[in-house]
Amino acid sequence: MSLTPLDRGSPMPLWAQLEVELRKRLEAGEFDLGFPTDLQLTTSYEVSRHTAREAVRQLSASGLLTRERGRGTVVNRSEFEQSLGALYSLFESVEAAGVEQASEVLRLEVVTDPAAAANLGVSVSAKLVLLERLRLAGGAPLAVDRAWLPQKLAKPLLKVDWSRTALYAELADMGAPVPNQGWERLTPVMPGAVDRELLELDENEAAFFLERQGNRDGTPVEWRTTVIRGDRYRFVTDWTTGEQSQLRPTAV
Amino acid sequence: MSLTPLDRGSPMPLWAQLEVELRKRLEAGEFDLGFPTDLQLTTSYEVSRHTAREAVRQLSASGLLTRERGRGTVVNRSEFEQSLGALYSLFESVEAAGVEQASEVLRLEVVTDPAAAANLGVSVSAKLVLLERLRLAGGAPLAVDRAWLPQKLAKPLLKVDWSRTALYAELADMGAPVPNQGWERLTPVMPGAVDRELLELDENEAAFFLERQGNRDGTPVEWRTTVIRGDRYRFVTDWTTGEQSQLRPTAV
DNA sequence: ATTCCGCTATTGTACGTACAAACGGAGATA
DNA sequence: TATCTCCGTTTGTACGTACAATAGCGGAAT
Repeated sequence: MSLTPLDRGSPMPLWAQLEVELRKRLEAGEFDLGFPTDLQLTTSYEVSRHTAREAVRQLSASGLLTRERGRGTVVNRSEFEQSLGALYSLFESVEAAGVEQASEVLRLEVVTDPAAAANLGVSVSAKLVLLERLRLAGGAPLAVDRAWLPQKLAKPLLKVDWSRTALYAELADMGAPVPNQGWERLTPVMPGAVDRELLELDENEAAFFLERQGNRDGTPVEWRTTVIRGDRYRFVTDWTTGEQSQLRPTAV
Repeated sequence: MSLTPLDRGSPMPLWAQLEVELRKRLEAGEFDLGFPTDLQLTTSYEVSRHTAREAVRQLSASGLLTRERGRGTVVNRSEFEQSLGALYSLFESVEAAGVEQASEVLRLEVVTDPAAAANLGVSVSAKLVLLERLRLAGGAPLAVDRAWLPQKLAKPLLKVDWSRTALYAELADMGAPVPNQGWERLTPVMPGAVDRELLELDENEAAFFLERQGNRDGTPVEWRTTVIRGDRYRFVTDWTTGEQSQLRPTAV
């Protein structure tokens, strides 16, 4: 075990060095069966408990760790979810609201799509797995979701039953790379005829259009577009309690 | 000066007691001409510097304070803005992006509006000040903004030049109550004919619809609706750097 | 077998000290 | 007058110590 020693001459604070060090080891999954205690950190890195705690404090402030008095420190496996913005996972938002939901798979096949490939940042002729789903909440249509993934990463996904599963959870379960970088963008749109029919929207009813591109350590993992009914799914910010802006479905 | 002493027998940590104490005094505006230094806190509250710093750390984590080495602690006057979600002020977002902007006042008058009154939570026959503005960024129309405020609060606003001023800043300047509670909601819409013309939108182009209701200590201050061009104003979340979801205008 | 007690491990709180780094103003200097 | 240097103030970092509070485990007592 070659612990990278901390550089006491560096202008970077010791605790900050320790933080990046621990963050690395966290992402490498070294602590999946247990995070070191304060005492272990002080001895293995030869810093004071104060310094070790400052590093750990930063990590737990980022949501990567949860500490509990008497119990110890547990690694937050949903590191990724935590670090994302409010728009993270449509599936999870709906689930969190307690609305019964399901997915109807419209397409699941290998395709070539120049537009999606460009957004993924891969060759325009690259083969992609396209997963197209109609999402239902409370029995009524909520969103149309289309995800393109590079074929080599997504091949095992072709056999999965998608009707009740979140994409990222499934990726994680089968060891496929889950995005830890990327961006997403939300715009209003007039849905096309196909989507309008799927979502059972009247003419002249607008919808949200959510685009997302996700990378894993720099390599593209998914490109996704989602058309969401605006009347049933709203972005609500309640700052009475000082809460963060949040995405949540309205009551049906 | 009767400093509320801290209760050392309480199960609540000393630093937490100190935090709420300082937060109270902050909101009362006691520190507008200077926040006490670590040393002053330790002596006046008779705690260690460690404890005082823990309290201050919490406050600055909430965005109420900004500390700087060598300089001291400054009160963040925009406490309100900080505590809000990402959608806070359209004006400020555009300004932050460095886009040249202006407002064209379409209406500024005293009205009665049952719908707005209901949303404000006041009598449906109450007189309200309606401020309707077309917001321009980079010379092109960006949004149509309509704000209703109770007449008694907003009377002096009738004389203000609104072409370049943010509503909240103006409220604060004249001592009128600035909201510290409320909620906002974002949905997609097909703009009506009037708004479509104002925003120079083609038919079938959707837009964001932002509603906001703001209170000051429980009493309603404003009800506001904003129709925003979706093609020029987008909600972008970039989590490459772990940044929060942010609202910012796209480059024109 | 079950309950209860107490021990240990671990994090939280709170105190202390010392020095480093950075800002800003006072005073010296050109 | 303008600029530079020095020094005090203030926050940041880092060390130390001690005890409290809590969770979980094992052993004792019923």
